[in-house]
Amino acid sequence: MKIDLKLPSEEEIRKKNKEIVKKASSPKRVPSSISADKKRAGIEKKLFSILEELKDELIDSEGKFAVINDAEGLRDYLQKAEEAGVMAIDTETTGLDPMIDRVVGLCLYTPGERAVYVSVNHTDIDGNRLPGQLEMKDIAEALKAIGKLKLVFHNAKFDLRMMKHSGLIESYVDPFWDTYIAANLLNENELHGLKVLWNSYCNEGKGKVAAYDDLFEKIPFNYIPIEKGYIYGAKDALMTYELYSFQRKYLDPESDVCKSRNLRDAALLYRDVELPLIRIIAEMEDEGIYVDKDYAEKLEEEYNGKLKEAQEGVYDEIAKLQIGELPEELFKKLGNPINLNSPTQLAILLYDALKLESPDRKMPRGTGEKILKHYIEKNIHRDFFRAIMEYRKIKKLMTTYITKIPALVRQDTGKLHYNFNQYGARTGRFSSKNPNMQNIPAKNEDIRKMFVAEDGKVFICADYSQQEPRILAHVSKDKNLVRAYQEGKDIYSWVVSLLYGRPYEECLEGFSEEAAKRRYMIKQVILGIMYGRGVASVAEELKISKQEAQGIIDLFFSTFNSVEKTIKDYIYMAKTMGYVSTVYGRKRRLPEISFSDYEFYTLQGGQVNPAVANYYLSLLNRAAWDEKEMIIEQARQDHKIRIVDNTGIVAYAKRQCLNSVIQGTAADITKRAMVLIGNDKRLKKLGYKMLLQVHDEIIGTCREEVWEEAADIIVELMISAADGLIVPMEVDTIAVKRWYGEEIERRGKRCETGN
DNA sequence: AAGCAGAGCGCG
DNA sequence: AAAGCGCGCTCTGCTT
Repeated sequence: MKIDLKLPSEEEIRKKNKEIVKKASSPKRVPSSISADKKRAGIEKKLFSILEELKDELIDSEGKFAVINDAEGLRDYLQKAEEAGVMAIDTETTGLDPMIDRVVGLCLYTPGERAVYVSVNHTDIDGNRLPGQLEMKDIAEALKAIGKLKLVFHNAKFDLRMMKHSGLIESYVDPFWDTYIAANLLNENELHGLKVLWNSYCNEGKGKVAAYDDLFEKIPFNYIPIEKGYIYGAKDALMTYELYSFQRKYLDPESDVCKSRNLRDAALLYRDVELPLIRIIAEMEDEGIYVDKDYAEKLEEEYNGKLKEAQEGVYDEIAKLQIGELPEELFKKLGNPINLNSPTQLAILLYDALKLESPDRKMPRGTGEKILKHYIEKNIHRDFFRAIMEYRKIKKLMTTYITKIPALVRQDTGKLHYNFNQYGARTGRFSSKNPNMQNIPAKNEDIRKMFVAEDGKVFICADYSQQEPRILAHVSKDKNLVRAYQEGKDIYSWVVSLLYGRPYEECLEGFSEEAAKRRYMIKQVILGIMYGRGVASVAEELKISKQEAQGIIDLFFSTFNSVEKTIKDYIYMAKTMGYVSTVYGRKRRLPEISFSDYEFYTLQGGQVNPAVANYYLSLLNRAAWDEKEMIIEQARQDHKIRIVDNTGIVAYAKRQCLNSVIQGTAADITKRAMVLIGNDKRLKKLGYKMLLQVHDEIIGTCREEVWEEAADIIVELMISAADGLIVPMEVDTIAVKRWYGEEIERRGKRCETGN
């Protein structure tokens, strides 16, 4: 029986969602009744002073900008843009969430015309839409021509989603250019804000352009009067176009500049992968994922109990400890009761009250997992440290996932709409936020079960099996590694077999305990090599001596010598060219690799006598690592010399060489697969929708009856995305009703599961 | 009240 | 010695 027939208005839902997101992102509560009036007064006051301050800033002295406030004007402008062939477009909005906020104005620029501003949703201080603006439907009508234009954006996904959710466009278009993505491809080592980039590359001494927050602080754009705001807005479109004009020569595969700078492959990657991905990711975020709220509530209750128990457990153990006397000031810093979430307070307990000594000289007052485990192994306050670890584990799950994720679910769609950043990592990898869907616990079954497929549908989880080690095999071209993959062997067992001269079958995980152990150790060594891990670190991980670790690594490199050579080649490439490239041409610039190990300055920053510098240089090169600090201090005392130690930075850059190529190539491949999947007609027909990307894994959803068919296509596409590799790729797929749920069997045979 | 760095920890 | 690569989130403790 329905009782409440009154549906919330769009405005109410918007408000409610905003509150939910705010609450979820900052636990601090603001009494809402008082805050509304206060906030309004605050905005009014701020706005007044800002506009006063910006009197000189927002003046269109050269008549470069204009406002469009009638439908015909907008149609004309778009017509001109169609003739010109390209148009920069940018939106001003009430905020940063496309599903909550709305477009306030459209900023357009096409060469040969003035940059223009179309006001869409400017309001008075009470939120009432101001008169004199185009009707929404007229703008939407005019924008139907948008498909015919080559559109240039700065972060197209944001503007496209904003326009769609504000009702300005019906469906997404592929951008012609995205200066944000292009900037990442051209230099991943800088900030990628429009103003910052424009200031660096397009500003010819015209004075710096300020970013939004510097001008308007936190005032939403709808409150900015149109007659001031239009200048800021229109300028954005102009700047976007000018940035595009600067960038295009580098990423046009036909241009000479592009070719001479070895950017041709990067340009193809940009055109054929990165740009087509934008619309696909926008659709993915719109789709979102369902969260089982009832289940989540039960989970929260359950874990609340566990958390309390764990907390009491810790306090019980603290009570049993023999705590020494503490100096007054330290005792003050210690809360009563001690805050278990505070590393500082915990450190006082460990290192001042209990007088322990950290096993890690780098972190003399650390309280991290490694240090705790060390004490547990040594049977020092074992139960106390175990209790702390247990508490932390539950606390983490609770705060980051169990309470947070249901709170982020939208009222209007009933789903969670995460945010993927297509160029989140400098290697080209994705990142995800609000929430981060790429670090949802994988071993803890409870949490992933919160995510459920729609009624009648299933999730298809498709992951590359050993994506990165296969790429290592490809880039090193190592005969043995390549052959192992071509013959479908278990790579780690195969390596063990070669290293120790034992039959392959006897090195498989299930053959013996010894085989399993060796396989595990080699797996860690290979992963370590891909991350540039050192001997000491491998030894620590495997709990063996440095000599033993060195032995295994030496054996690996002598048997698989092309791997060692590949590392050296990439380091050489980075040193001579300044960058390394992925298989598909994405670059990772590593200028730090060419830093001198040490720099010498006088205390005033001047030049140092070369003989003195050389004396200290040879001293430092011969020194053990714990002597360095002394030598540097001595130089300061005796010769008034400041020595900058860059060896750490250089070593870091060296480790990144191979890793960037492997991680970056993996990112390329997964992205290529996403484009193929997102554009596949057969999958579209089956109603398959992509939902998530977790680096080597693509998760989507479709009706249960067709999942095998969809999975077959996905496997085919994911494998073909790795075209050009000399090793085969393998993809495992499973279908589940919940993210971590019981697998749905394939008709006929049991489906394979990846590990 | 808001922003920031550091510690710690979740994932591939 | 930034001794293992790439991320984002939560919490503390401090600054503005």
